[in-house]
Amino acid sequence: MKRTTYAGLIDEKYLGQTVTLSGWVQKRRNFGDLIFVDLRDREGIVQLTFNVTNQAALSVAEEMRNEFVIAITGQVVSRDPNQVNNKIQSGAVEVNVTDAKILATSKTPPFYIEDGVNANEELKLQYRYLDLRRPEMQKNLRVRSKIMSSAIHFMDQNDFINIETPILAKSTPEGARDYLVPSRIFPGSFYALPQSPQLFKQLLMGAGFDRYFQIARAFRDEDLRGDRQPEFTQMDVETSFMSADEIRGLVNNWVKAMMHDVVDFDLDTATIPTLTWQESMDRFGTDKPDLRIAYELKDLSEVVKNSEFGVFSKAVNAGGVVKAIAVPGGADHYSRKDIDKMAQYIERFGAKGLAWLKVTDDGLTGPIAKFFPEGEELIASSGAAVGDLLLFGAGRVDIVAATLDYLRRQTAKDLALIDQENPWAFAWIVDWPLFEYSEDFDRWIAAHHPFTMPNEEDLHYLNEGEDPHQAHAQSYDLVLNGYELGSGSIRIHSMEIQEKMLKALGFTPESAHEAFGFLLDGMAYGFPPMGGIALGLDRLAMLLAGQENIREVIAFPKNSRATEPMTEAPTRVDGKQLNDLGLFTTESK
RNA sequence: GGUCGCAUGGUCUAGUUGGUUAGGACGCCUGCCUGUCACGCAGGAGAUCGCGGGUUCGAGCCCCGCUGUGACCGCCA
Repeated sequence: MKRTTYAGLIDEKYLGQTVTLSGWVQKRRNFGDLIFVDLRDREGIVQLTFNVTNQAALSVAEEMRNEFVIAITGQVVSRDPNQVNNKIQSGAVEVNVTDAKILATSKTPPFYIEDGVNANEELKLQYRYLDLRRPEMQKNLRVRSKIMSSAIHFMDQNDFINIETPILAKSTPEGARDYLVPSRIFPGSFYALPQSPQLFKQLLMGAGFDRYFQIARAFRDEDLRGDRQPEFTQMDVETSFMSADEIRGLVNNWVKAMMHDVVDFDLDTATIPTLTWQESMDRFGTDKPDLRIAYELKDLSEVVKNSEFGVFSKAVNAGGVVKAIAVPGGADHYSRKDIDKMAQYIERFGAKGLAWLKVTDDGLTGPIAKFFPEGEELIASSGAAVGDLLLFGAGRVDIVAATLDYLRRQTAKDLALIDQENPWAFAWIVDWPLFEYSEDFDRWIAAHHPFTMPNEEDLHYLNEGEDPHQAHAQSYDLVLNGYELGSGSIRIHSMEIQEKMLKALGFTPESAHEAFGFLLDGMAYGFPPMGGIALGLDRLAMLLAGQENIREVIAFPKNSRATEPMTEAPTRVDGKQLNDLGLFTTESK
């Protein structure tokens, strides 16, 4: 029995035809001398009917159970109008089976194979091959596949050259923790899995390829999140002789093509706003703002710095800020108890409490309303309207930002204030700080990476005695709906600037050479101006598939503890393997 | 590294003030059924209540520790 088409494709076009189908039993409904079987394959479901006119097939159907693999031959017939099932694509027809065969039996699956299944995550990952049978997961991975083919097509059309770079690479300082691979031939030495192909792609520009593209796997040994896995896929691009503006234009075209190919959306790239990093932090409290939410953070420091409410006045006088969001319609939606819960939640950001006011017809109400008898200025400055809930953050700038960013996103979710008219809110965030201070290392570290080109006018900040905090970079992030989709920059292509940069980061000439000597050596041989970007394929696929966790678009993901419940990786290895590698572990078990 | 939550038949869950025959739904098995599509009807099997310790006459429930797991903070150039 050779399959002639997919079950999910059967519809009126096939009426009267004899078809052979293969797939899984989704559901059997047994009426004795009449049995219905829903047959599922990757394209969908079609109903099979078995009855006494084909006793042999009926007998086979009696043996069928959920998730058995079967092959059938039968005739596509129309259903009575009152028996049409509008829930499935093929619902107007069904297949009268004349011949049936069970190709594989199945144990009862640990969870039912259907969308919206409510099994716990661990179980679904342990039986990932069953979870992946769900139509939703099939769709998710096909979205991902489409993104890849769209990207490859676009890059090919734009004369990019697809080049692979090593997975067994060199450990470099800076950045995330490396995954290490021990060398057998050099005991005690290690390869590192790349955190990104960053240095290789710069060297490819040095080699003159001019336009490089790769769908590359990257590895970072850091703790996981819903949008973060230890290995992830980057759509990695690097170009020579292009300005930051030109690169963003290229990415705009790329993303436009992708949105068209994958979700059939006509993206008007002219409407994508470009914000400076500072502006984004000021207005949204984050470097990856969700622009589908209309309300923003308003700085009220000046309005409240002399107020009777000590929390506010002290915060401003101590060099902090007081900011607020006006949540439209929040006054009626949130109870005192809800707000207490929010206040407790934001403690994790370092907030000490949550001041709030409700804007009513009679002015401001709430526990701190008495401090603001003349509320007009507060209302005007915060942009609040009657019915709004004002939520305040007071204190250190970074804590206020993190708190109000969270509250803005959470309240928008609670009140359905995420703009559905504008489902894909892209934004460019530019002009990033070049450095940030690391408490851990007690020194300045690269905010993006050590190869990011400073703004021309900021080059002097690399000199000793200057304030590195002032320097900004020629870097840019692409943001979509509150997620960082990709990050890129113009790179340093002159050895002099690169050496200065490394010095500012605390490298000595010797340590710099040990870590990045191959790059510095290369720059001595004429490297072109270059820049690029890497877009996170997993996050993009997650968003385009309408999912909230990156696991949903990865076939075999790790759980939040970076283990893989199906294969149980990572596992202990045989002592001989360790011996070969010259390793021993401190674990005694 | 830290914070908070969760763990009860195959699955999802209820379980009150500590005393229950540990309840339900789905699934599974058997039988009946020719128009179902969340089929129906009748019957049945299926639980060391995550693990270890403690309190108590008595623990699914209270306490401590552990394990697993989810979210978040730190971390993620």
